[in-house]
Amino acid sequence: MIALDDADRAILRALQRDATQSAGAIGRALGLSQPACWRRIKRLEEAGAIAGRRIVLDAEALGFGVTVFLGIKLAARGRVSLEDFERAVAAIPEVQVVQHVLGRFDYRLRVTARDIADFERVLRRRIMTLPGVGQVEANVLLSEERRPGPLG
Amino acid sequence: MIALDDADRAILRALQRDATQSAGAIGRALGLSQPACWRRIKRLEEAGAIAGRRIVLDAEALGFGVTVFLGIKLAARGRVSLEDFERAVAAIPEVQVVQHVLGRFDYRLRVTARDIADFERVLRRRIMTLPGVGQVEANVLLSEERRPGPLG
DNA sequence: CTTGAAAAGAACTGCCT
DNA sequence: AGGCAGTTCTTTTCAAG
Repeated sequence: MIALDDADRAILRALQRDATQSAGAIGRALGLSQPACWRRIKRLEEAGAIAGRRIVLDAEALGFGVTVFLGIKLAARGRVSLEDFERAVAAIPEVQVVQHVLGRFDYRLRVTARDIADFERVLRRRIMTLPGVGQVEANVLLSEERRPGPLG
Repeated sequence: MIALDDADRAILRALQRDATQSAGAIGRALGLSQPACWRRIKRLEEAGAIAGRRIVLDAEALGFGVTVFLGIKLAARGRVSLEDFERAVAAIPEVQVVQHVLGRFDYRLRVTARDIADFERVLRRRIMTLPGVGQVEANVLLSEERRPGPLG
C-alpha cells in the first residue's frame, strides 16, 4: 500500500479533475517547483497509484442520450459458468462497464443506447438472451456527479 | 449531435484506452500524419465529444480495497427535497459517484472504504443518517471491466 | 528541496495537393 | 479533407546550490 502525504493527495485530486494540467501549473498551486511536482507525479505513476490516463467522452454529445444500469441475477438452475456469462456480455458493444458484485445481484452493467427504443432493442435481443440470466433490474440515469473520493 | 467517421472512432477508442498517446503515435497506427490526427483530436475536443482528460487511480494500491454500490430509495414521507439529500451526500468523502436514477431506487452511490469495518462505519454513521433516506441496498464490488462502448 | 538550463518531443501553424 | 516542413511550446532531464 502506497503512503501519501498532503502534497501527493493534492496532486492526485488536481489530476483527477483535469489531467491536462502541467506539472508546473499543479506545483505552482501547491508551492512546489516544477521538477519537484513532476518527480512526485512520476513516483505516483511508478508506484501504481495512478493506473492510467483516459479521455472522458460526452455520451450525450455523441448521440447516446440514454444510460441504464442493469442489475442481473443469474438463474440458480443450469450451472452456467460466470465465464460464459462474462464472455457473452463482452460481445455486446452497448455495455460499457461490467461489474462482478456480491449481494442481491451477481453482475451490474452500465449500458448506453441512442434512445429508449434503442435500449429496448438491446435489452430484448442482447441482455435477456444472455446465458444463465435470471432476474434483471434497470435504473435509468438522470444525472451523475463525480467526486474526488477519499484518497484522492 | 456530433458525426464521427471511422478514423474519429478509432482515435476516441485509442484515447479511451490510454490518453498519454501522442497525436503522432495514434495517427501512425491509423495511417494518418501527425497534423491530420492532431486536427481531428482538436476538432473532437472543440465539438464536445471529448469532455476532458482524467487520471485513473488504483484504489486498491492506495489502501481502499473495498468498493460498494449503494442503491438508495428516499422515504416517501417527509417531503425531503432531492437538493437536501444531494447536499448531504456531497459532504461524505467516501462517496465517489452520485447518480440520480429512475427505477426501484432514487440514487445510486459508489462508495470506497479501506476495509469492511471501515465501510460499516461509513454506512452506519454517514449513509443511514442522510436526510430522507429510506431503503438502502448494497452490492460489494468483486471485479470490474471497462469496455470501449458503442461510440467509441 | 530549490533554481536554471539544456535536450527531446509533442503541440501547433502555414502552405500546398 | 490530408501531407510536409517548420516554429513554438512543454515536458523531461540534468547540473549545481
